[in-house]
Amino acid sequence: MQRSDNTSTHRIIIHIDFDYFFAQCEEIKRPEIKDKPVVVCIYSGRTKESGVVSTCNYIARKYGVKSGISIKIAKAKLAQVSQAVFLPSDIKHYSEKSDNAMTLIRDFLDNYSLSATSSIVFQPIKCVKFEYIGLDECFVEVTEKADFDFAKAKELANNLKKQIRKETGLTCSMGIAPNKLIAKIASDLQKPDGMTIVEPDEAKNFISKCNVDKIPGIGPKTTAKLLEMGIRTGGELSAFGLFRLIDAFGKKYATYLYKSGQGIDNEPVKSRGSAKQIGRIITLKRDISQTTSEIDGELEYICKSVYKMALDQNVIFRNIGILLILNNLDNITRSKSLKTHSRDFHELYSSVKSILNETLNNYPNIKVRRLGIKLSDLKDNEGQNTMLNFINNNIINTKTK
DNA sequence: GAACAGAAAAC
DNA sequence: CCTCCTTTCTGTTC
Repeated sequence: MQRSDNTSTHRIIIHIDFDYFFAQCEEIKRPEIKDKPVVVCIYSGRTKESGVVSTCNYIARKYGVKSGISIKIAKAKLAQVSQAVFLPSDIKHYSEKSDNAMTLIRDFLDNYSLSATSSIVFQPIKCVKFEYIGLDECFVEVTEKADFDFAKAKELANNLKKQIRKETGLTCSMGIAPNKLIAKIASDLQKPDGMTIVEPDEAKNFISKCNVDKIPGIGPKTTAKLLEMGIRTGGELSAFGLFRLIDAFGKKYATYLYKSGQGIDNEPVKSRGSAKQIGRIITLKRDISQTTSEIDGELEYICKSVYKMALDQNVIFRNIGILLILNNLDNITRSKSLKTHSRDFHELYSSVKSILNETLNNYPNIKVRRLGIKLSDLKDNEGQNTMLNFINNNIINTKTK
């Protein structure tokens, strides 16, 4: 598939997805739970058991436990299983584990030489592109590393998999394909510890048989809408025709859908830029309707927590917003821009308070269940004022015990 | 073109 | 009766 002028006719992209990540981290940390159902929970703090399942291992999945269901229901499903393990999520630990694995992936690829060529010239090609998606997920492009050859990419991927397993204990699932769209769908097909390869000439056929809800960017709403239009698969999606899709979805999204249905995706694997917004959301102990001193503590807590994130990432902010999730699960967002970028905690805190007050006054009848704040329009803090950061950080740390 | 709100998606 | 974090897009208004 390589042309004589040395330009490629295709890319080779691997999507790497660590299996049942949070729960697997816990299994590695304490091997004695490995053959029991393991459920990692996010406790909301509202009542003792309120919250949802974040991730669970495959043993727990056999009993119908899965991400997103309430802890209460998960416990009911595992009621007969005396050995079931419920753990609070330890994001810090998972982040470290993720960092290690991601670093390992980069290093491995930077130094990787195919056995066939390495004995002749040892010259690692530093041409691997890496894209971080989330704690448990990334893309890498290995087109040149694998010499445009999917068989070589498969060998590389298997070596990488072994290495990840050896160094971190983690298993992962991989999809190897000519673009990110198909690589991502493919990695999900054989789990856990699986590998699925879709070569360029299979791409169109592969996607034509996929259900539309497997396509990234198509969620529940769009799936339902497509179903009403009689579209269930990628093939039916592109057969529907670009123009009629535009009528239903607008030009931009329709074009994405139409191309996806044919397995076409030219998005490059690119390293992630800095965050565009940072935020935090909490569940209140009790629903509130008016501003009451009852939530002062919580308000201060999330403001500090988000402010600390800004300090950690060394950014200053101009836009400050709140998010209210009501007892009926409707959301309201309100935000305001400051005159200039700020790095001042009290400006943040008083802005949040005034936006919140104003909003609650405008909706006297709502019941707020969860409260979030976010900072956006972020800017790099130019590096200076490190001392001031230090002092601010200390204020935050000492105030929040 | 900026500012803001909301929807949708994915994690 | 149910978490949390972030991105991107769209529509509206000024």
